[in-house]
Amino acid sequence: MTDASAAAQRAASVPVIVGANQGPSQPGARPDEDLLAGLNPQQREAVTFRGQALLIVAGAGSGKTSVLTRRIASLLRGREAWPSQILAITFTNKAAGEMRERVENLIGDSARGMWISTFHSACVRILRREAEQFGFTKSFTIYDSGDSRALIKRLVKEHEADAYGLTPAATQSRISKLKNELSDAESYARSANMADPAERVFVELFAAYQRELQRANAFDFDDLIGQTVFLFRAFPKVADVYRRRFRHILVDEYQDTNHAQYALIHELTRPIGSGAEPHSAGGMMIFDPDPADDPDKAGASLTVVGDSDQSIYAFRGADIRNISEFERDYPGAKVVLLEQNYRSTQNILSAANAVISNNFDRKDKKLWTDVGAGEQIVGFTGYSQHDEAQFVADEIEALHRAGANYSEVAVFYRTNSQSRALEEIFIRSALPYKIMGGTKFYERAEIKDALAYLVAVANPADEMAMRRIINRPRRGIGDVTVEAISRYAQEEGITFRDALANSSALGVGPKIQSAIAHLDAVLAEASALMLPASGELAPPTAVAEGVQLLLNKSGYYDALRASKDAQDEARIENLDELVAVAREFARNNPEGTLLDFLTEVSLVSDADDLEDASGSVSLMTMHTAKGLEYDAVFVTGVEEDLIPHRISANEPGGPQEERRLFYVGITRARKRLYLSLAMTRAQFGEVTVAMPSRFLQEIPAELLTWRQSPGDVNSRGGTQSRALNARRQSGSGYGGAGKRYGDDLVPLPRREPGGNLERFANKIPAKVRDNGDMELAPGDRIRHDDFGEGRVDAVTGEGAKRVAHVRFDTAGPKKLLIKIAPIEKL
DNA sequence: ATCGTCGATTTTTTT
DNA sequence: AATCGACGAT
Repeated sequence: MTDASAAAQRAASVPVIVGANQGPSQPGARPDEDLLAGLNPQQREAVTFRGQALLIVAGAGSGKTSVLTRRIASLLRGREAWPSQILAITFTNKAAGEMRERVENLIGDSARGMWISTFHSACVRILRREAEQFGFTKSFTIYDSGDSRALIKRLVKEHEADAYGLTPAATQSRISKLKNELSDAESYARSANMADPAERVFVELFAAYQRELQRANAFDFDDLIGQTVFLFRAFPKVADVYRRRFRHILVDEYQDTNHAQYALIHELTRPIGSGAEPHSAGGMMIFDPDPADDPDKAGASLTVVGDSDQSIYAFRGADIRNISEFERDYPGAKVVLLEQNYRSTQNILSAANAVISNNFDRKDKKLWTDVGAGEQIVGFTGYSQHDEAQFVADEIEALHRAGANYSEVAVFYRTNSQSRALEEIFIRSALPYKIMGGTKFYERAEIKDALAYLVAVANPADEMAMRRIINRPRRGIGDVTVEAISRYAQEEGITFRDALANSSALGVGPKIQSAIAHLDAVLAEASALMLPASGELAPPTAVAEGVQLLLNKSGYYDALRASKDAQDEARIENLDELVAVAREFARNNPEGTLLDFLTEVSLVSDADDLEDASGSVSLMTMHTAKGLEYDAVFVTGVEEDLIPHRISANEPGGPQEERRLFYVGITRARKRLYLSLAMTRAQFGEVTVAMPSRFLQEIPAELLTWRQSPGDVNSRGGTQSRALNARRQSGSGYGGAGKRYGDDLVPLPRREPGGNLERFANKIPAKVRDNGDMELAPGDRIRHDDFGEGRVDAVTGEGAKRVAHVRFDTAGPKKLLIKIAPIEKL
């Protein structure tokens, strides 16, 4: 959905607040008094301040979205700005949609015409308009990371670069990092050590990649930003158009901007005319008078909102300095601090504060609230990830029975793969849930195929798309033929797409020739349908019909229908879904073109269209959770190697960023927070023993109640549990009083056979109890080191994950992981 | 050119 | 556990 149509749609159903369309402000009267209702002094300041630059340091839950929307509303209400003069940048499309809706709630329809979008969407709009300035056409394709990886993979192979340790993944990430720094192959080559052959090959790859993008008339995600900056710098006149237009620029989540995004904002906020080249006259350089002195040419006013404690995207180039050095970049900037939290209970905030305070080199900031302590944080340790998931499911059911709505509950995890176990248990428990993000609809192979067909129509220069579809469904066109076509196209100086029209000139067999000719005809027919001659307007349904035409006449549908593979049935359903999406798009955007549709599906992630998670529990990664809030939050997998993730644990700044991520997770909770972990976790088909996360011990013990502590589960005997309990009762964190463990230590004590209590290093202990393949059956009597004797009720699970359900004579029913539980058969 | 099998490799997070 | 790529058989 485009911004405009979304706006129109919502405007219809949104009540307009009284006072929205009053005339121009009268002197002395505040036109925006109602906008300030319920705000604290700092928030008011953030709404009403007027000046060139404003930094709002907004702690989690401090009402920053409210402040931002009211600030926009007050600019519009006071006639200080037309909607078209406002550019608001958010992190996700969903956030953009919400912001637009909230502004409209405040001032009604007059909000139309604002640009509220992500960096990427805004840049696409600019680039589509200006692409012809620098060697692209407006019908350029947007390559997502999968597309660019496919291209890089091909190039790596062609250059035999893997011999130099340049894997596709590594190459892609290096190129991306460089682009985020606005570096290109040429400038990188200047600073690189070209004596190193690996470096030379990399530079070559980088250059080749960029050449291919240009040839395909395509931008990758990073280019969308980087090339816009390039455009502004190379064509100051173009930049001035946008500088003149956007007088008020607001950027949310500023702590997660990378250098390219920073530069883009910088370009946009420069004084109008400032990019003009100094001209020389008679051998003397003449500089125009500083435009900043001219009020008509002053740069746009800039408002940024952020919280460096919530910076969690350094891995993709976010530069925390953008926010920490804002005052240096924009001298005279006003800084407003929002520390009062309106979201969570004090217990949750105290835990969050305690955790984040372990990050050094941060400005101390303490969230506070006046809503009271609230519930204790609940901890739980499962035997396995399934056990953990069961706890989560049971607890959610309990909350639900107590009156909670499922949609007010969320479950977070560090990695997408963790959602599996949760899903399995949720399905079994008949818990309604929805996974946000995760495996994306638009990343499914059949959807990518269908989109590639559309791209082939929209942007014939895109050889990647052509290569993708040329033998899908199978038409007997293999590598040899593809290369023949490619070579022919290069020789003739035409596109791959156009080469299809000359199938007889390729020197391939008649069967293949006719296959090529057929594909060519299908594409041509689709073009006629979706891209009518200039001046005419394609019917709104053209895209939906076009997809169907392509899938039908290309034989794609037929091939799936003929297949015996059960999965192919699901694929057909997915494709039907895509057609439905196209129809929906047409409804919302009667004038939407094929390009608009492709742009939307390239930039809108699944996490964005989470509209009606109503009635469902939300499952998502902690990254996805940023900016959201729920009454009850379950943070799962609070284990070493997960949070902090093992990969970042050894990277500079890694543990700190992971801590911020954990902090983000915690601060999403309004009333109830659950932290859970499992003692064992299966990965790569192997069961490994997991350790409690180092971050757990940073939470003061008095805030946390364990339903089942790590000691209860892991212990090799009662002494340890008691030791742990004793520590906890002593009151200062179960990491131990006054003693700080280094980041490389985990606080669980362990009793050695000799009887010494000692901490062990952050590694899986060399000796975990291993009962091997001890066989247990219902009815067997066993003895547990801690719980005494009991009788086995049932055994579930398989292999290393077998769990015994035991009813102990004194300790009651327990679930034990047979492989590692301190038990013996009697 | 296509299909099947084996073995390698994987999982960090996302616009 | 599951997916992907390489290789060999048809």
